[in-house]
Amino acid sequence: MGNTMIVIDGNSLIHRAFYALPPMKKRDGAPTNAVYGFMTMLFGLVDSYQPQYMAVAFDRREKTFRHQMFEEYKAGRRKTPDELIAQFPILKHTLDTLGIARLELAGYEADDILGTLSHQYAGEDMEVYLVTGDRDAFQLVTDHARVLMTRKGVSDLEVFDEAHMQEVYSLRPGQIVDLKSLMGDSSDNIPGVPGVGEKTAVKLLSQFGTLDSLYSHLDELPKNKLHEKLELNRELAYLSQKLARIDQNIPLNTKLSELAFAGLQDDSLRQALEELEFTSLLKRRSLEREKTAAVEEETLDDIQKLKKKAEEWEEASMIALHYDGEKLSLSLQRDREFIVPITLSLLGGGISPEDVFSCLKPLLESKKAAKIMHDAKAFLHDCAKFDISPQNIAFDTMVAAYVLNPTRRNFSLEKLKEYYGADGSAAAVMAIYEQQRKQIDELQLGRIFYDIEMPLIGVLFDMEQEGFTVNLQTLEELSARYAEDIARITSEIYALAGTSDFNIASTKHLGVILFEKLGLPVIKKTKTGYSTDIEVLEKLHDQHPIIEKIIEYRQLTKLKSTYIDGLMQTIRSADQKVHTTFNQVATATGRISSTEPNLQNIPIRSALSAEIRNVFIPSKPENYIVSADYSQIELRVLAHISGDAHMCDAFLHDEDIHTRTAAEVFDVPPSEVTAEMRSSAKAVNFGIVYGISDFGLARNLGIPRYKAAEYIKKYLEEFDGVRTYMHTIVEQAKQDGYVRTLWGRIRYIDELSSSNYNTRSFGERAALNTPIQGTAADIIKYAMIEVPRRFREKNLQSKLILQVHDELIVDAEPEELEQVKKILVDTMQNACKMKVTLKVNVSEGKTWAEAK
DNA sequence: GCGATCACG
DNA sequence: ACGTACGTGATCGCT
Repeated sequence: MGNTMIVIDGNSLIHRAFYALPPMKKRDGAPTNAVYGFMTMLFGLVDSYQPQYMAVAFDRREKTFRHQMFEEYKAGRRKTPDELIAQFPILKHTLDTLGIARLELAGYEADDILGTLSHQYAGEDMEVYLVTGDRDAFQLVTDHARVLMTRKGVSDLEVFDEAHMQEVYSLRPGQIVDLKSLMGDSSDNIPGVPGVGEKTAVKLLSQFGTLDSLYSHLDELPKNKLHEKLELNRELAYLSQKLARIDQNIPLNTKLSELAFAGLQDDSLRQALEELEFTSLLKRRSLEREKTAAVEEETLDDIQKLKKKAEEWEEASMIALHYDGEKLSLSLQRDREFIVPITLSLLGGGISPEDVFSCLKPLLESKKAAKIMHDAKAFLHDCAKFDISPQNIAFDTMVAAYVLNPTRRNFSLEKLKEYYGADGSAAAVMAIYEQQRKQIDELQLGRIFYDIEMPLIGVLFDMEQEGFTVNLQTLEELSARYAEDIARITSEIYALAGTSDFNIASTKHLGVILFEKLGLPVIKKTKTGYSTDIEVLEKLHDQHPIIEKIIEYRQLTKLKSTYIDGLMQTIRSADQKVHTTFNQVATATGRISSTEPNLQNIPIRSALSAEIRNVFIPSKPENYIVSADYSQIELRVLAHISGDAHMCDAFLHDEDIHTRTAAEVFDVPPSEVTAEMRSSAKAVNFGIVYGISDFGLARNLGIPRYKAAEYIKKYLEEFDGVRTYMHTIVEQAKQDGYVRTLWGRIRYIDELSSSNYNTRSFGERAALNTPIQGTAADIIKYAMIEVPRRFREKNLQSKLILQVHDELIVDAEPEELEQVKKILVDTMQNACKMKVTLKVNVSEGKTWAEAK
């Protein structure tokens, strides 16, 4: 009984489809035409051949690729558009979902994989079909291997066996390589014999059979121009032959079982098409979710009815809830929901918010029913107004969407409803939950989602609720004083400029004054004009006394507008505290962010910063601000992930890592490392974590590029494990399209497959940095969950109030101070077992400035 | 709404 | 040949 195997040239098909099909309407991050074309082609193939084995091959031949790009660039041809390149990771992900093997091998093209597989498996008991748009593949045709060539678009395939080739090209498969040797192929960078085109090449081959035979019988040809060209370009012809021949024996260690294909399963196909938002394909394959029984809706606008229902729901094991300010919606199953309209004015219908919330209080506070919600933290704030503290919040669809893909822009329920094809309100939350739960399992994101992000929601809520007390009076004094200072400097600047007819805060005006009126040299430009940033000003510092004043002006206005006046506006009058909002779904790496006010960028580096930090005080006069921060957490994470022996060694001996780095980079014993050397080494270490370049390091240190390159070279010689890590993580990321942290948090990096050098380089640096920054984020998040848990366990009243990426801030009761410090250090240090130890520094003070 | 700038890790 | 460190948010001026 014969089997069938289909092997598809992924690169060739995507290219074909992209250029053949009209562009699709752009959607947020969604694939466009090429993946669509690919999928329709795939369906056609599976339906007509019903293969038992299937694989899609991709190019992994960087040098050739770059070379081609360069050639195209020189020839002034358009570069491959980014939208095309962006389709590869999407396609790869879809293939994974569909259970179709995808193959790639560093150093080889998809062609070679097609060749090797057909060579390996085509035979009596296996018919192999090679799907491509590249006519090179004709050389692979045998009795049991056929080529399916795309024609007009991609879903229309022409089957080539030996007979059909003879019919169309009058050539045997074996002659294809020789054909290319003669005629060349510009798209593949095969030169061929200049002046010989397809017609001539076919004629020569039908006369002589092979290239070898042609050259050994060259004298049989009339001594004309053609003869001369062939004679002259013999070497080029043979080089072309080499280039045109597909390698059928590449070291592809794939077992036949890995290529097994069980057909398109409804479940995975539906998931794939939904992710792609290909609704028309869903429809065509009759895979639409049963939206037929659209969400059944029951309105509960009577308080007695609501009360009765709420009692029933208390017995449920799971309930989805959604509150949008106008109505509260509840659902036990994805096709049915209850809507409680909420009165916003005396005139409107519905039930007052007080009544609704008090009716639902027992349900919300019951530990029995697991609550499924979208943005649970916001709901916790709503409940807090009614003195309700919901329990057993088991799943947050907003946070789940973030964990599944942190680079999404929009996590609104509306967007998720579109994405998951869900309807209604709480019913939609329920439907989305059912799908996300599976996705989290499949992508092995359970640890991050259930053990970190879900418990973190309540911790962040508590921190937001608690707030950070600020000294309003001091802020007012600072505001007045800074206003005077700014006024003084403003007039000094006007005097030095010789005019007061410009706005110092306007970079446009300032540029005119500095570079036109005062004639200072232009250091760099922005898109819109002269750059006047701090880097430029520092370079101009010695050239004019106005520069120093501008730097001072900038600093003072920044501090005043953002950190004094800005902060003052966010103070809640009820408690004289600032209550930041933590955004749990903001960053690509897993960090949290802080807004209104942002308490994660309060000044600390400058001389004046202590004045600002002194404004932040404990909630009671007798309390302390305790700050505990990780020492070098990112470098320690790097040491662990890379396993670099020297770096691990340095940390295990608790050496100063920057001094150690300096000793290696500058080739001196650690005892002879100067402050300046250490500071340069510090910049090198930062650079390593960010994905270093000699240019970047040179700019940062203000040294020549060659010197920076030397530093990096010396660094990587000593820390060889880091070099290996940098290389392997990027390779891995390019294969997978994503990177993960130590605990499995995922980040897809589409930029890695870009044809644009800058875009791709950015992707490489992100691939390198994300596991480091993200692992550090995972670790401190774990500590954030554990610290308040231990406070509760010991019945402590001290409160965790802030996180600043590698630092936790606690408002501590005086009698709990020592316990608090101990819990902080112990929890943070032991949050993650690694090859190196984590180190934590802790200190306290009567203000945030003193806790250092 | 966006670019430039600058505050933080 | 290409331009360059990773991750954020707030404020200002300007279109």
